[in-house]
Amino acid sequence: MENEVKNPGFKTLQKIQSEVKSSNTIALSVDCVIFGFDENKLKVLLIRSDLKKYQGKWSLLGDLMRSEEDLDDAAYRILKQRTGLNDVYLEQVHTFGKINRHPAGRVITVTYCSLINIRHHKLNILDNELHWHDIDNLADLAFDHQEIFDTCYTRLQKRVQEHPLGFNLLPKKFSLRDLQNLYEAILGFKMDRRNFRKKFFTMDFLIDLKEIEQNVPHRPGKLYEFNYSKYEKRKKKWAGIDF
Amino acid sequence: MENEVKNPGFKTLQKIQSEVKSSNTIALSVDCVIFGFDENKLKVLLIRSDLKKYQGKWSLLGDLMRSEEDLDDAAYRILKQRTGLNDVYLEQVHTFGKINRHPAGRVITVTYCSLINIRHHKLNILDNELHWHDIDNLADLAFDHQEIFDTCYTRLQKRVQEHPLGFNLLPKKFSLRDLQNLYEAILGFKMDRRNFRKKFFTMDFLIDLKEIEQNVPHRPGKLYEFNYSKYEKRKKKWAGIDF
DNA sequence: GCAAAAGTGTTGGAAATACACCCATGT
DNA sequence: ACATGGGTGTATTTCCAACACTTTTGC
Repeated sequence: MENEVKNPGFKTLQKIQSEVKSSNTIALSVDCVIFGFDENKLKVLLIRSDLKKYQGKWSLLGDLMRSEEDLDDAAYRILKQRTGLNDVYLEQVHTFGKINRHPAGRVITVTYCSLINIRHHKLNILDNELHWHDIDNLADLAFDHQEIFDTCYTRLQKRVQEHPLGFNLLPKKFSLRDLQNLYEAILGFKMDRRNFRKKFFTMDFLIDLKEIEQNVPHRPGKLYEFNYSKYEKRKKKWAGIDF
Repeated sequence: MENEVKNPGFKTLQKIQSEVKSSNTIALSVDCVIFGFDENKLKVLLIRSDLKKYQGKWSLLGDLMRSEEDLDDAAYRILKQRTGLNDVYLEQVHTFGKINRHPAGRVITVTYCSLINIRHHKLNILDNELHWHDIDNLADLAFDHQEIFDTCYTRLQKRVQEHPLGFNLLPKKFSLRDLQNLYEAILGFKMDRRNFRKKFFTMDFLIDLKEIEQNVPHRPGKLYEFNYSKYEKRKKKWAGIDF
Protein backbone atom coordinates (compact mmCIF):
# COMPACT_ATOMS: atom_id res chain seq x y z
CA MET A 1 0.00 0.00 0.00
CA GLU A 2 1.50 3.35 0.99
CA ASN A 3 -0.39 5.30 -1.67
CA GLU A 4 -3.86 6.60 -2.20
CA VAL A 5 -5.36 6.50 -5.64
CA LYS A 6 -5.46 10.11 -6.63
CA ASN A 7 -3.64 12.52 -4.44
CA PRO A 8 -1.18 14.97 -5.88
CA GLY A 9 0.02 16.33 -2.54
CA PHE A 10 2.18 14.54 -0.02
CA LYS A 11 0.72 12.99 3.05
CA THR A 12 1.98 13.66 6.46
CA LEU A 13 2.80 10.81 8.77
CA GLN A 14 -0.18 11.85 10.83
CA LYS A 15 -2.48 11.50 7.89
CA ILE A 16 -1.21 8.03 7.16
CA GLN A 17 -1.38 7.10 10.79
CA SER A 18 -5.01 8.01 11.00
CA GLU A 19 -5.73 6.00 7.87
CA VAL A 20 -3.92 3.04 9.33
CA LYS A 21 -5.90 3.33 12.52
CA SER A 22 -9.24 3.69 10.86
CA SER A 23 -8.59 0.74 8.58
CA ASN A 24 -7.95 -1.32 11.64
CA THR A 25 -10.86 -3.66 11.48
CA ILE A 26 -9.00 -6.76 10.40
CA ALA A 27 -7.33 -9.10 12.82
CA LEU A 28 -4.23 -11.08 11.98
CA SER A 29 -3.34 -14.54 13.08
CA VAL A 30 -0.59 -17.04 12.41
CA ASP A 31 -1.25 -20.73 11.85
CA CYS A 32 1.41 -23.42 11.73
CA VAL A 33 1.22 -26.66 9.83
CA ILE A 34 3.65 -28.78 11.81
CA PHE A 35 4.79 -31.95 10.12
CA GLY A 36 6.36 -34.92 11.81
CA PHE A 37 7.46 -38.37 10.71
CA ASP A 38 6.88 -41.47 12.78
CA GLU A 39 6.45 -45.14 12.04
CA ASN A 40 7.12 -44.35 8.42
CA LYS A 41 4.13 -42.09 8.19
CA LEU A 42 3.89 -38.38 7.69
CA LYS A 43 2.00 -36.71 10.52
CA VAL A 44 0.60 -33.32 11.27
CA LEU A 45 0.21 -31.85 14.73
CA LEU A 46 -3.32 -30.70 15.56
CA ILE A 47 -5.12 -29.40 18.59
CA ARG A 48 -8.74 -29.69 19.58
CA SER A 49 -10.57 -26.55 18.70
CA ASP A 50 -11.40 -24.40 21.67
CA LEU A 51 -14.27 -22.78 19.85
CA LYS A 52 -17.71 -24.09 20.66
CA LYS A 53 -18.84 -23.92 17.08
CA TYR A 54 -16.10 -26.36 16.17
CA GLN A 55 -16.41 -28.57 19.23
CA GLY A 56 -14.82 -31.93 18.62
CA LYS A 57 -12.98 -30.82 15.53
CA TRP A 58 -9.28 -30.51 15.15
CA SER A 59 -7.47 -27.39 14.11
CA LEU A 60 -3.99 -26.19 13.30
CA LEU A 61 -1.85 -24.54 15.91
CA GLY A 62 -2.15 -20.82 15.82
CA ASP A 63 -2.71 -17.64 17.66
CA LEU A 64 -3.54 -14.02 17.12
CA MET A 65 -0.56 -11.87 16.29
CA ARG A 66 0.68 -9.39 18.78
CA SER A 67 1.19 -5.89 17.55
CA GLU A 68 4.69 -5.63 18.94
CA GLU A 69 6.22 -8.72 17.38
CA ASP A 70 7.61 -9.49 13.96
CA LEU A 71 5.51 -11.77 11.83
CA ASP A 72 8.14 -14.51 11.77
CA ASP A 73 8.60 -14.19 15.50
CA ALA A 74 4.91 -14.84 16.01
CA ALA A 75 5.27 -18.13 14.18
CA TYR A 76 8.28 -19.08 16.30
CA ARG A 77 6.39 -18.15 19.43
CA ILE A 78 3.56 -20.47 18.55
CA LEU A 79 5.93 -23.32 17.85
CA LYS A 80 7.79 -22.73 21.04
CA GLN A 81 4.60 -22.63 23.06
CA ARG A 82 3.29 -25.87 21.63
CA THR A 83 6.33 -28.00 21.16
CA GLY A 84 8.88 -26.41 23.43
CA LEU A 85 11.30 -26.40 20.52
CA ASN A 86 13.51 -23.63 19.29
CA ASP A 87 15.55 -23.93 16.15
CA VAL A 88 13.03 -25.72 14.05
CA TYR A 89 12.54 -25.53 10.35
CA LEU A 90 9.91 -22.90 9.67
CA GLU A 91 8.86 -21.32 6.43
CA GLN A 92 6.06 -18.98 5.51
CA VAL A 93 3.74 -20.49 2.95
CA HIS A 94 0.66 -18.45 2.20
CA THR A 95 -1.77 -15.92 3.61
CA PHE A 96 -5.46 -16.73 3.66
CA GLY A 97 -7.92 -13.91 3.63
CA LYS A 98 -11.41 -14.87 2.59
CA ILE A 99 -14.01 -12.72 4.26
CA ASN A 100 -15.88 -15.41 6.09
CA ARG A 101 -13.11 -17.79 6.94
CA HIS A 102 -13.45 -17.10 10.68
CA PRO A 103 -16.76 -17.02 12.50
CA ALA A 104 -15.65 -14.39 14.99
CA GLY A 105 -15.08 -11.73 12.43
CA ARG A 106 -12.49 -10.68 9.95
CA VAL A 107 -9.33 -12.64 10.62
CA ILE A 108 -6.60 -13.03 8.05
CA THR A 109 -4.10 -15.73 8.76
CA VAL A 110 -0.51 -16.11 7.67
CA THR A 111 0.42 -19.76 7.52
CA TYR A 112 3.77 -21.37 8.14
CA CYS A 113 5.04 -24.85 7.49
CA SER A 114 7.27 -26.44 10.10
CA LEU A 115 9.16 -29.71 10.10
CA ILE A 116 10.17 -31.28 13.37
CA ASN A 117 11.62 -34.50 14.61
CA ILE A 118 8.87 -36.13 16.61
CA ARG A 119 11.28 -37.86 19.00
CA HIS A 120 12.62 -34.54 20.21
CA HIS A 121 9.48 -33.25 21.78
CA LYS A 122 7.45 -36.24 22.86
CA LEU A 123 7.14 -34.77 26.34
CA ASN A 124 5.11 -31.72 25.54
CA ILE A 125 2.26 -33.57 23.96
CA LEU A 126 1.12 -36.09 26.47
CA ASP A 127 -1.06 -34.08 28.76
CA ASN A 128 -2.99 -31.73 26.59
CA GLU A 129 -5.17 -31.57 23.56
CA LEU A 130 -2.44 -32.01 21.00
CA HIS A 131 -2.31 -35.00 18.71
CA TRP A 132 -0.27 -36.23 15.77
CA HIS A 133 -2.56 -37.17 12.91
CA ASP A 134 -1.76 -39.26 9.89
CA ILE A 135 -1.95 -36.91 6.98
CA ASP A 136 -4.08 -39.27 4.94
CA ASN A 137 -6.57 -39.53 7.72
CA LEU A 138 -7.64 -35.96 8.33
CA ALA A 139 -11.32 -35.34 8.54
CA ASP A 140 -13.41 -32.37 9.23
CA LEU A 141 -10.90 -29.80 10.36
CA ALA A 142 -12.10 -26.56 11.90
CA PHE A 143 -12.22 -23.29 9.98
CA ASP A 144 -10.60 -23.44 6.54
CA HIS A 145 -7.81 -25.52 7.96
CA GLN A 146 -8.23 -28.31 5.45
CA GLU A 147 -7.48 -25.88 2.65
CA ILE A 148 -4.55 -24.48 4.56
CA PHE A 149 -3.20 -27.94 5.21
CA ASP A 150 -3.57 -28.92 1.57
CA THR A 151 -1.67 -25.84 0.45
CA CYS A 152 1.16 -26.49 2.88
CA TYR A 153 1.35 -30.18 2.05
CA THR A 154 1.53 -29.51 -1.66
CA ARG A 155 4.22 -26.94 -1.03
CA LEU A 156 6.14 -29.43 1.09
CA GLN A 157 5.99 -32.05 -1.64
CA LYS A 158 7.51 -29.61 -4.05
CA ARG A 159 10.09 -28.13 -1.74
CA VAL A 160 11.37 -31.44 -0.50
CA GLN A 161 12.39 -32.35 -4.03
CA GLU A 162 14.40 -29.20 -4.51
CA HIS A 163 15.91 -28.59 -1.11
CA PRO A 164 17.19 -30.74 1.73
CA LEU A 165 14.30 -30.01 4.07
CA GLY A 166 13.40 -33.56 4.76
CA PHE A 167 16.28 -34.16 7.11
CA ASN A 168 14.52 -31.98 9.67
CA LEU A 169 12.02 -34.78 10.06
CA LEU A 170 14.62 -37.46 10.70
CA PRO A 171 16.95 -38.04 13.61
CA LYS A 172 20.49 -36.78 13.12
CA LYS A 173 21.64 -40.28 12.27
CA PHE A 174 19.53 -42.12 9.78
CA SER A 175 19.78 -45.01 7.37
CA LEU A 176 19.15 -44.71 3.67
CA ARG A 177 16.05 -46.79 4.17
CA ASP A 178 14.78 -44.20 6.66
CA LEU A 179 15.43 -41.51 4.12
CA GLN A 180 13.64 -43.36 1.36
CA ASN A 181 10.69 -44.11 3.63
CA LEU A 182 10.46 -40.42 4.38
CA TYR A 183 10.43 -39.42 0.73
CA GLU A 184 7.89 -42.08 -0.09
CA ALA A 185 5.66 -40.90 2.75
CA ILE A 186 5.84 -37.29 1.66
CA LEU A 187 5.49 -37.86 -2.05
CA GLY A 188 3.03 -40.69 -1.82
CA PHE A 189 4.62 -43.31 -4.03
CA LYS A 190 7.29 -45.98 -3.96
CA MET A 191 10.68 -45.59 -5.55
CA ASP A 192 13.32 -47.98 -6.73
CA ARG A 193 15.70 -48.65 -3.89
CA ARG A 194 18.84 -48.88 -6.00
CA ASN A 195 18.20 -45.73 -7.96
CA PHE A 196 17.27 -43.84 -4.81
CA ARG A 197 20.57 -44.75 -3.21
CA LYS A 198 22.51 -43.95 -6.33
CA LYS A 199 20.87 -40.53 -6.45
CA PHE A 200 21.86 -39.58 -2.95
CA PHE A 201 25.34 -41.02 -3.18
CA THR A 202 25.93 -39.12 -6.40
CA MET A 203 24.80 -35.88 -4.76
CA ASP A 204 27.51 -36.57 -2.21
CA PHE A 205 25.92 -34.78 0.72
CA LEU A 206 25.75 -37.73 3.08
CA ILE A 207 28.42 -38.38 5.67
CA ASP A 208 29.03 -42.05 6.34
CA LEU A 209 29.16 -42.28 10.11
CA LYS A 210 30.70 -45.75 10.09
CA GLU A 211 27.93 -46.87 12.37
CA ILE A 212 25.13 -49.30 11.79
CA GLU A 213 21.57 -49.70 12.96
CA GLN A 214 20.96 -51.59 16.18
CA ASN A 215 18.28 -54.11 17.02
CA VAL A 216 16.89 -54.66 13.60
CA PRO A 217 15.74 -58.19 12.70
CA HIS A 218 17.79 -58.27 9.53
CA ARG A 219 21.07 -57.02 8.19
CA PRO A 220 21.62 -53.59 9.75
CA GLY A 221 21.99 -50.58 7.50
CA LYS A 222 24.69 -47.96 7.69
CA LEU A 223 23.95 -44.65 9.35
CA TYR A 224 24.47 -41.27 7.75
CA GLU A 225 24.31 -37.60 8.58
CA PHE A 226 23.45 -34.80 6.18
CA ASN A 227 26.36 -32.54 5.31
CA TYR A 228 24.74 -29.12 5.46
CA SER A 229 27.93 -27.12 5.12
CA LYS A 230 28.88 -28.93 1.93
CA TYR A 231 25.41 -28.32 0.58
CA GLU A 232 25.53 -24.62 1.39
CA LYS A 233 28.80 -24.17 -0.46
CA ARG A 234 27.63 -25.71 -3.67
CA LYS A 235 26.12 -23.15 -5.96
CA LYS A 236 22.64 -23.84 -7.23
CA LYS A 237 22.56 -24.81 -10.81
CA TRP A 238 20.26 -23.76 -13.57
CA ALA A 239 17.37 -26.19 -13.60
CA GLY A 240 16.05 -25.68 -17.12
CA ILE A 241 12.70 -24.69 -18.52
CA ASP A 242 10.24 -27.49 -17.97
CA PHE A 243 6.50 -27.48 -17.78
CA MET B 1 -4.71 -18.76 15.36
CA GLU B 2 -8.07 -19.85 16.72
CA ASN B 3 -6.64 -21.15 19.99
CA GLU B 4 -5.31 -19.77 23.21
CA VAL B 5 -2.38 -21.43 24.88
CA LYS B 6 -3.90 -22.99 27.95
CA ASN B 7 -7.63 -23.01 28.16
CA PRO B 8 -9.51 -26.19 28.86
CA GLY B 9 -12.98 -24.72 28.37
CA PHE B 10 -14.56 -23.65 25.14
CA LYS B 11 -14.71 -20.08 24.09
CA THR B 12 -17.83 -18.38 23.03
CA LEU B 13 -17.89 -16.46 19.82
CA GLN B 14 -18.22 -13.32 21.90
CA LYS B 15 -15.01 -14.09 23.74
CA ILE B 16 -13.15 -14.61 20.48
CA GLN B 17 -14.68 -11.51 19.03
CA SER B 18 -13.44 -9.39 21.84
CA GLU B 19 -9.98 -10.87 21.49
CA VAL B 20 -10.03 -10.17 17.80
CA LYS B 21 -11.05 -6.60 18.43
CA SER B 22 -8.52 -5.94 21.13
CA SER B 23 -5.73 -7.38 19.01
CA ASN B 24 -6.65 -4.95 16.35
CA THR B 25 -3.61 -2.78 16.34
CA ILE B 26 -2.06 -4.03 13.14
CA ALA B 27 -3.00 -2.65 9.75
CA LEU B 28 -2.93 -4.71 6.59
CA SER B 29 -1.97 -3.60 3.15
CA VAL B 30 -1.50 -5.20 -0.23
CA ASP B 31 1.39 -4.38 -2.54
CA CYS B 32 1.68 -5.46 -6.14
CA VAL B 33 4.87 -6.04 -8.05
CA ILE B 34 3.67 -5.53 -11.59
CA PHE B 35 5.99 -6.78 -14.29
CA GLY B 36 5.92 -5.77 -17.92
CA PHE B 37 8.09 -6.51 -20.93
CA ASP B 38 9.00 -3.87 -23.47
CA GLU B 39 11.89 -3.32 -25.85
CA ASN B 40 13.22 -6.68 -24.74
CA LYS B 41 13.59 -5.53 -21.19
CA LEU B 42 11.78 -6.61 -18.09
CA LYS B 43 10.08 -3.69 -16.38
CA VAL B 44 8.32 -3.03 -13.12
CA LEU B 45 5.57 -0.50 -12.61
CA LEU B 46 6.23 2.00 -9.83
CA ILE B 47 4.59 5.11 -8.49
CA ARG B 48 6.06 8.13 -6.80
CA SER B 49 5.68 7.84 -3.08
CA ASP B 50 3.05 10.13 -1.65
CA LEU B 51 4.67 10.09 1.72
CA LYS B 52 6.77 13.12 2.59
CA LYS B 53 9.40 11.03 4.27
CA TYR B 54 9.99 9.24 0.98
CA GLN B 55 9.64 12.27 -1.28
CA GLY B 56 11.17 11.61 -4.67
CA LYS B 57 11.40 7.88 -4.15
CA TRP B 58 9.50 5.26 -6.03
CA SER B 59 7.30 2.67 -4.48
CA LEU B 60 5.24 -0.34 -5.43
CA LEU B 61 1.56 -0.03 -6.07
CA GLY B 62 -0.47 -0.79 -3.03
CA ASP B 63 -3.21 0.22 -0.70
CA LEU B 64 -4.61 -0.52 2.70
CA MET B 65 -6.96 -3.45 2.76
CA ARG B 66 -10.61 -2.89 3.30
CA SER B 67 -12.26 -4.95 5.96
CA GLU B 68 -15.10 -6.06 3.73
CA GLU B 69 -13.09 -7.46 0.82
CA ASP B 70 -11.31 -10.73 0.23
CA LEU B 71 -7.55 -10.55 0.28
CA ASP B 72 -7.25 -11.57 -3.37
CA ASP B 73 -9.92 -9.07 -4.31
CA ALA B 74 -7.90 -6.30 -2.74
CA ALA B 75 -5.01 -7.15 -5.02
CA TYR B 76 -7.29 -7.16 -8.04
CA ARG B 77 -8.74 -3.84 -6.98
CA ILE B 78 -5.31 -2.25 -6.84
CA LEU B 79 -4.44 -3.57 -10.27
CA LYS B 80 -7.69 -2.40 -11.70
CA GLN B 81 -7.29 1.07 -10.21
CA ARG B 82 -3.80 1.49 -11.55
CA THR B 83 -3.84 -0.22 -14.89
CA GLY B 84 -7.50 -0.41 -15.75
CA LEU B 85 -7.04 -4.10 -16.46
CA ASN B 86 -9.13 -7.01 -15.36
CA ASP B 87 -8.13 -10.58 -16.04
CA VAL B 88 -4.46 -10.22 -15.40
CA TYR B 89 -2.09 -12.79 -14.06
CA LEU B 90 -1.87 -12.31 -10.33
CA GLU B 91 -0.31 -14.50 -7.70
CA GLN B 92 0.31 -14.05 -4.01
CA VAL B 93 3.98 -14.24 -3.16
CA HIS B 94 4.82 -13.43 0.42
CA THR B 95 3.72 -11.47 3.46
CA PHE B 96 6.13 -9.01 5.04
CA GLY B 97 5.72 -8.20 8.68
CA LYS B 98 8.76 -6.66 10.30
CA ILE B 99 7.83 -4.31 13.08
CA ASN B 100 9.35 -1.16 11.70
CA ARG B 101 8.79 -1.63 8.01
CA HIS B 102 6.34 1.28 7.83
CA PRO B 103 6.95 4.66 9.42
CA ALA B 104 3.28 5.27 10.18
CA GLY B 105 2.92 2.33 12.49
CA ARG B 106 2.41 -1.35 12.34
CA VAL B 107 1.52 -2.29 8.79
CA ILE B 108 1.86 -5.81 7.48
CA THR B 109 1.75 -6.17 3.76
CA VAL B 110 0.74 -9.07 1.58
CA THR B 111 2.53 -8.92 -1.74
CA TYR B 112 1.37 -10.10 -5.11
CA CYS B 113 3.18 -10.56 -8.38
CA SER B 114 1.41 -9.56 -11.54
CA LEU B 115 2.37 -9.97 -15.18
CA ILE B 116 0.82 -7.75 -17.78
CA ASN B 117 1.24 -6.96 -21.41
CA ILE B 118 2.44 -3.38 -21.52
CA ARG B 119 0.79 -2.65 -24.86
CA HIS B 120 -2.65 -3.30 -23.43
CA HIS B 121 -2.74 -0.50 -20.94
CA LYS B 122 -0.54 2.25 -22.28
CA LEU B 123 -3.36 4.73 -21.79
CA ASN B 124 -3.60 4.68 -18.06
CA ILE B 125 -0.05 5.64 -17.42
CA LEU B 126 0.53 8.85 -19.26
CA ASP B 127 -0.90 11.43 -16.98
CA ASN B 128 0.02 10.41 -13.50
CA GLU B 129 2.91 9.42 -11.34
CA LEU B 130 3.28 5.92 -12.69
CA HIS B 131 6.39 4.78 -14.48
CA TRP B 132 7.82 1.59 -15.94
CA HIS B 133 11.32 1.01 -14.58
CA ASP B 134 13.96 -1.29 -15.93
CA ILE B 135 14.40 -3.94 -13.31
CA ASP B 136 18.16 -3.65 -13.33
CA ASN B 137 17.95 0.04 -12.74
CA LEU B 138 16.02 0.34 -9.51
CA ALA B 139 17.46 2.61 -6.91
CA ASP B 140 16.36 3.72 -3.55
CA LEU B 141 12.82 2.45 -3.34
CA ALA B 142 10.57 3.60 -0.52
CA PHE B 143 9.82 1.46 2.53
CA ASP B 144 11.11 -2.11 2.27
CA HIS B 145 10.05 -2.24 -1.33
CA GLN B 146 13.46 -3.25 -2.60
CA GLU B 147 13.30 -6.39 -0.50
CA ILE B 148 9.75 -7.05 -1.65
CA PHE B 149 10.74 -6.56 -5.25
CA ASP B 150 13.71 -8.90 -4.90
CA THR B 151 11.53 -11.60 -3.40
CA CYS B 152 8.98 -11.33 -6.18
CA TYR B 153 11.58 -11.23 -8.90
CA THR B 154 13.32 -14.32 -7.59
CA ARG B 155 10.00 -16.06 -7.38
CA LEU B 156 9.21 -15.06 -10.94
CA GLN B 157 12.51 -16.43 -12.19
CA LYS B 158 11.71 -19.75 -10.62
CA ARG B 159 8.06 -19.91 -11.59
CA VAL B 160 8.64 -18.99 -15.19
CA GLN B 161 10.78 -22.08 -15.62
CA GLU B 162 8.12 -24.39 -14.29
CA HIS B 163 4.90 -22.87 -15.55
CA PRO B 164 3.82 -21.01 -18.65
CA LEU B 165 3.48 -17.64 -16.97
CA GLY B 166 5.67 -15.76 -19.31
CA PHE B 167 3.10 -15.59 -22.07
CA ASN B 168 1.16 -13.07 -20.00
CA LEU B 169 3.94 -10.61 -20.75
CA LEU B 170 3.80 -11.12 -24.50
CA PRO B 171 1.17 -10.20 -27.05
CA LYS B 172 -1.14 -13.02 -28.06
CA LYS B 173 0.88 -13.58 -31.22
CA PHE B 174 4.59 -13.76 -30.76
CA SER B 175 7.66 -15.09 -32.51
CA LEU B 176 10.06 -17.56 -31.01
CA ARG B 177 12.61 -14.80 -30.87
CA ASP B 178 10.20 -12.74 -28.74
CA LEU B 179 9.78 -15.67 -26.43
CA GLN B 180 13.49 -16.23 -26.10
CA ASN B 181 14.12 -12.54 -25.50
CA LEU B 182 11.57 -12.68 -22.73
CA TYR B 183 13.19 -15.64 -21.04
CA GLU B 184 16.61 -14.10 -21.34
CA ALA B 185 15.34 -10.86 -19.83
CA ILE B 186 13.72 -12.62 -16.91
CA LEU B 187 16.49 -15.08 -16.21
CA GLY B 188 19.34 -12.73 -16.96
CA PHE B 189 21.42 -14.77 -19.36
CA LYS B 190 21.59 -15.76 -23.00
CA MET B 191 20.55 -19.12 -24.30
CA ASP B 192 21.32 -21.13 -27.37
CA ARG B 193 18.75 -20.31 -30.02
CA ARG B 194 18.56 -23.78 -31.51
CA ASN B 195 18.18 -25.55 -28.21
CA PHE B 196 15.62 -23.03 -27.05
CA ARG B 197 13.48 -23.68 -30.12
CA LYS B 198 13.89 -27.39 -29.84
CA LYS B 199 12.74 -27.23 -26.24
CA PHE B 200 9.53 -25.40 -27.02
CA PHE B 201 8.74 -27.38 -30.12
CA THR B 202 9.22 -30.60 -28.20
CA MET B 203 6.85 -29.40 -25.47
CA ASP B 204 4.35 -28.97 -28.25
CA PHE B 205 2.31 -26.19 -26.67
CA LEU B 206 2.77 -23.62 -29.41
CA ILE B 207 0.20 -23.16 -32.14
CA ASP B 208 1.69 -22.20 -35.48
CA LEU B 209 -0.53 -19.38 -36.69
CA LYS B 210 0.79 -19.54 -40.24
CA GLU B 211 1.51 -15.85 -40.03
CA ILE B 212 4.79 -14.02 -40.07
CA GLU B 213 6.17 -10.86 -38.55
CA GLN B 214 5.63 -7.65 -40.46
CA ASN B 215 8.01 -4.76 -41.02
CA VAL B 216 11.17 -6.33 -39.74
CA PRO B 217 14.43 -5.47 -41.51
CA HIS B 218 15.36 -9.09 -41.99
CA ARG B 219 13.74 -12.44 -42.62
CA PRO B 220 10.44 -12.41 -40.70
CA GLY B 221 9.79 -15.06 -38.11
CA LYS B 222 6.68 -17.17 -37.76
CA LEU B 223 4.08 -16.21 -35.21
CA TYR B 224 2.75 -18.52 -32.53
CA GLU B 225 0.11 -18.64 -29.84
CA PHE B 226 0.33 -20.56 -26.58
CA ASN B 227 -2.03 -23.51 -26.38
CA TYR B 228 -3.35 -23.18 -22.84
CA SER B 229 -6.01 -25.85 -23.11
CA LYS B 230 -3.50 -28.43 -24.27
CA TYR B 231 -1.24 -27.47 -21.40
CA GLU B 232 -4.03 -27.78 -18.86
CA LYS B 233 -4.88 -31.26 -19.99
CA ARG B 234 -1.42 -32.63 -19.68
CA LYS B 235 -0.75 -34.02 -16.26
CA LYS B 236 2.28 -32.73 -14.47
CA LYS B 237 5.04 -35.21 -14.30
CA TRP B 238 7.28 -36.18 -11.47
CA ALA B 239 10.27 -33.89 -11.56
CA GLY B 240 12.74 -35.88 -9.51
CA ILE B 241 14.73 -35.15 -6.39
CA ASP B 242 17.36 -32.60 -7.21
CA PHE B 243 19.21 -30.18 -5.01
C1' DG C 1 24.87 -8.70 -53.13
C1' DC C 2 25.01 -7.70 -48.50
C1' DA C 3 23.41 -7.49 -43.77
C1' DA C 4 20.61 -9.66 -40.31
C1' DA C 5 18.21 -12.80 -38.29
C1' DA C 6 15.31 -17.23 -39.26
C1' DG C 7 15.39 -21.88 -39.64
C1' DT C 8 17.37 -26.54 -39.19
C1' DG C 9 20.38 -31.61 -37.33
C1' DT C 10 23.91 -34.16 -35.36
C1' DT C 11 26.67 -35.78 -31.91
C1' DG C 12 28.65 -36.87 -27.36
C1' DG C 13 28.00 -36.97 -22.54
C1' DA C 14 25.18 -37.09 -18.41
C1' DA C 15 21.46 -38.57 -15.99
C1' DA C 16 17.35 -41.45 -15.30
C1' DT C 17 15.33 -45.88 -15.54
C1' DA C 18 14.78 -50.72 -15.37
C1' DC C 19 16.30 -54.61 -13.63
C1' DA C 20 18.79 -59.25 -10.59
C1' DC C 21 21.93 -61.06 -7.70
C1' DC C 22 24.76 -61.66 -3.49
C1' DC C 23 25.44 -60.36 1.58
C1' DA C 24 24.87 -59.77 6.59
C1' DT C 25 22.16 -60.29 10.43
C1' DG C 26 18.51 -62.32 13.78
C1' DT C 27 15.84 -66.10 14.70
C1' DA D 1 18.79 -72.88 7.20
C1' DC D 2 15.92 -69.37 6.27
C1' DA D 3 13.69 -64.96 6.24
C1' DT D 4 14.46 -60.15 5.85
C1' DG D 5 16.04 -56.33 4.07
C1' DG D 6 20.99 -54.21 2.91
C1' DG D 7 24.15 -53.44 -0.57
C1' DT D 8 25.85 -53.29 -5.41
C1' DG D 9 26.39 -52.94 -11.16
C1' DT D 10 25.04 -52.79 -15.87
C1' DA D 11 22.46 -51.99 -20.16
C1' DT D 12 19.19 -48.93 -22.17
C1' DT D 13 17.12 -44.83 -22.93
C1' DT D 14 16.25 -40.08 -22.54
C1' DC D 15 17.60 -35.53 -22.15
C1' DC D 16 20.75 -31.71 -22.60
C1' DA D 17 24.64 -28.96 -24.47
C1' DA D 18 27.57 -27.78 -27.90
C1' DC D 19 28.01 -26.52 -32.27
C1' DA D 20 27.67 -24.40 -38.25
C1' DC D 21 25.56 -23.84 -42.28
C1' DT D 22 21.71 -22.57 -45.40
C1' DT D 23 17.53 -19.58 -46.22
C1' DT D 24 14.71 -15.58 -46.47
C1' DT D 25 13.82 -10.99 -46.28
C1' DG D 26 14.85 -5.66 -46.51
C1' DC D 27 17.84 -2.43 -48.12
